[in-house]
Formats: sequence, structure tokens, C-alpha cells
Amino acid sequence: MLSKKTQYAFRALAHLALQYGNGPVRISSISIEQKIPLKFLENILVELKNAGMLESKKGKGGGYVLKTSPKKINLATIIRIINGPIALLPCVSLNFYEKCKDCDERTCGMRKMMLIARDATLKVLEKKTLDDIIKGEIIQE
Amino acid sequence: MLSKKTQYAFRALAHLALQYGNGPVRISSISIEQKIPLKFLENILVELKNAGMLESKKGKGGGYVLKTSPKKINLATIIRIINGPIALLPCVSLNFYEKCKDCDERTCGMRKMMLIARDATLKVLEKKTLDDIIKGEIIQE
DNA sequence: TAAGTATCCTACAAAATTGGTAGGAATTTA
DNA sequence: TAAATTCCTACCAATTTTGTAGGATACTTA
Repeated sequence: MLSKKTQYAFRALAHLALQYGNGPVRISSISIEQKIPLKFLENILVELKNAGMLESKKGKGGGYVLKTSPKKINLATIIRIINGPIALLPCVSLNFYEKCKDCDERTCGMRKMMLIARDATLKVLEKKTLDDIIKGEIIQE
Repeated sequence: MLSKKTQYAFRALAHLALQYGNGPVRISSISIEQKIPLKFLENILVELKNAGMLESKKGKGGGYVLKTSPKKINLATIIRIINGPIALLPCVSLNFYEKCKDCDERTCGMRKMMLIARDATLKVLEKKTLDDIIKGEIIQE
């Protein structure tokens, strides 16, 4: 399951996606509108910035902006930055690979299954973007 | 990611799958051959038993046995017993559903994406079985 | 029925992770 | 220089994970 932190990250990014093109958005306004603890949100946004997903500006008129179009930011990338591996086992992770001990990868049956599961999940998460999320939000009258 | 406990469960179940039809297998022999801490393994096997996946017999000649054929035990079921939800968010979980606050499910774009991801993952995990795991283990000469 | 064998139950606890807070430093704008 | 805003370091409480300890319960055999 995604951590609460990751869910906050998604909400914050969706917020920024809706404001894309309108200049910097302050942490405090994201915090209030999305109901995310301010100081916790600070940490999250800095992480996303260090990972290259956001740009920031300090001082008056400052805030955060998506570095690229919401259409170019896929969900797998976001999850990897804040949550970590998407695969179910370290030994089948593309970005966080770790060998498991007491197991020969050539002969490990579990690994083979988890590879198939990972590919199925990734196919979705790498295709869907922030833009798909905000398009999914139906505006009520 | 799957917890270590879940990985132990898989190893123990694969072990039992290989012995399927040969009568009860003692915890201690699984513990030794699969290198799983004995007392921890006890807890895991009791959980699997209480969930209806295993049968046990006490006393001499006792041990654990798969209740049904390895072909009928799919990976999603195992994960749910020991690890919990497979979905990435509680609000898209079939077996561990929880409503998320501050979000209208009819209009939540993130939920829609996570539903698609869940379905893709489940399609694999519900189809693959313990038997697929042991068939995947190539015997070396 | 007694001894031996094996699972089952309850409780505890160390270590790691998660979720969050505090306070101030650095930078930008006016 | 003052105000606004992000950025950095450190800390901390709650929860989850990964076990361990010790004995109770049940079954088998003699």
C-alpha cells in the first residue's frame, strides 16, 4: 500500500497540475486546500524538487511549479520518489534492485511470478499520468 | 513490497507444495531447510491454518499439510492472508476496503487510476498458483 | 496411563518505519 | 532592511515488523 506521505504527494501534485501555467503556488495554500500538515508537506515537496519533478522560487511571489507538463509525469515515477519500489520483491525491482540471499535467481520460481506481476502493474503506472488524474476529476455543478 | 514474513510464508508453502501427497511436514524441518526462524515460522503457519489454507496434526508423525492442491492456491490469496491488501490504496481494495476521507469517490481521479492498476496486478496474482511457483524452480544437475 | 512429540497460545520486546513537529538558515522581492 | 517564502537539520511519538520465551494442548505409541 502507498504510504500516507505518498498520498499527500499525489494530492499536492494534482493540485499543482491544475495550476500548471499559472505561476508558483505556495506550500501554505496547498496545505490548506488539500488538508495536508504544513511542515510535512514541506518535506514532501523538497523531495519532489530534488528528484527533478518540481521547480521552486523563494520569497514573495514564490512557491512551487511542475517542471514539465502533467502529461509527461507518470504515476510510477511519483511512487518511486516518495514511496520506493513498485515491485513486490527487491529482487525483481528495476530501480531498487537487491539480491535476495538463499535463492538462485535462475531457478527461483517465486521470482518468475513476481516479475510477471511487476510488469503488469508497471504497464499501467508508467502509462497513466498526472494529467489522467486531473481529467478523472469530474467537476460537479 | 511484501514483508519478510510474507516471503517466509511463500517459501514454506512452496516447500509444502513439493511435499504435497507425502503426509504431514514438521515445522522444524521446514524451518531448517528453508532457513526460517522456527518460532516465527510457527506463527506464520498457524495464521495460514486459521485462514483455511493448511491442515495440521499434533503429536508424533504430525505437521502441516496443504488443504488443497497447489494448483488451487493462488498467490493473491496468500498475500492477503499474511501481507494484507494488494491494492495501492484502501479505497480501491476488494478485501480490505476503507473509505478515504476528504475525497468523493465518484469524482476522485487518483482512485480511478489505482483501480486500473489493481486490476492489472490482480489478474496476474489470482491466476498464478503455488504450482506455477514450484514448476518454475528448475532442477539443476 | 505415562512418555514423548509436535502444534498452539499468550505475552513480550527490540528494531525499523511512518508520520509529524520545531526552529531557524538561506534566498528573493519590494 | 523588512517581509515572505523555501530549505535544512534535528528530533520525536506512534505504529509496524521481526522476532523470542515459555508453557498449554493434543496426539501417538508403548
